[in-house]
Amino acid sequence: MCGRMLLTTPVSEIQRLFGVPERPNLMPRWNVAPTQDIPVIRREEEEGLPGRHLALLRWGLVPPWADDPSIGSRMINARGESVADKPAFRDAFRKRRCLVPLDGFYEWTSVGEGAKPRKQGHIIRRRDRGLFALAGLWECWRGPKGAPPLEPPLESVTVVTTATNATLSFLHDRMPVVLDPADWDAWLDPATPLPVVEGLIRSAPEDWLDVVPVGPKVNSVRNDDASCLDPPQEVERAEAKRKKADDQPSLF
DNA sequence: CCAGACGTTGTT
DNA sequence: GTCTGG
DNA sequence: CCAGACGTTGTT
DNA sequence: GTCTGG
Repeated sequence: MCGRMLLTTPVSEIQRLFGVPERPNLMPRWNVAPTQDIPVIRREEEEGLPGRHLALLRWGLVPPWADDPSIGSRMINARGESVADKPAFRDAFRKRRCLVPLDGFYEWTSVGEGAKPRKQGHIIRRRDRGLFALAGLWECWRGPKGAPPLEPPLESVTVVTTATNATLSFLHDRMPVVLDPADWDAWLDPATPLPVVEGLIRSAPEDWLDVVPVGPKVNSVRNDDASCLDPPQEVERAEAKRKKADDQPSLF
């Protein structure tokens, strides 16, 4: 779950909503895939920079001890129930939490049986279609041990998951952790007591998000334009039919 | 002790 | 079937 | 997450 | 780097 994202809000709006000084050039994205760079909001006290900052990190966390960064493509999510203990995530959970801003994420269902089940995509967004933030963890990889340190190091990010909610349960039994804006500071602050942080890992209230089916374009990462949100053929046909019926002059 | 894994999802 | 790349 | 590759040798 | 399995 949560393996593809929508991020079309202009960077100026991200800058304003999260209160960051950076404003890199970000193209609108309808189909953000793992291994690609995504903007995150984080604290950078260790670099001596107070406050929140926006940085571009690779989606798919590469732990510092990795010999090969390709492990990141299997670390796109981190189970919230175990992030505090798992060697791959524990340090990041304690000291490197971040926000992942987005306009929506995609989930799929398998339709049909046998040899070729069809993949039916869905876009999950806020009901008001506004920007929101997922709970993320980030790490820094300086290359395989024994080799000279990579310059610059590879910074990467993963999205924390939790149990699904009533809105999304027909899609999956897991969902990403959607943070209430009131909790953004607590999630980002490395000084927040861990029990408090763990308390933020919970499924979203069911009235925050909704689900709309989309056509097959989003299935392929090669497609990254507004047509990824086009309705599937069935919905489009039903819509055309309804419209046609509406256009008919009333019989009465 | 050393060697080898270290992760998630979905599906069976 | 399983892994990798995007 | 899905799509697409999954291998070697030799030659260009 | 740290934990698990043998």
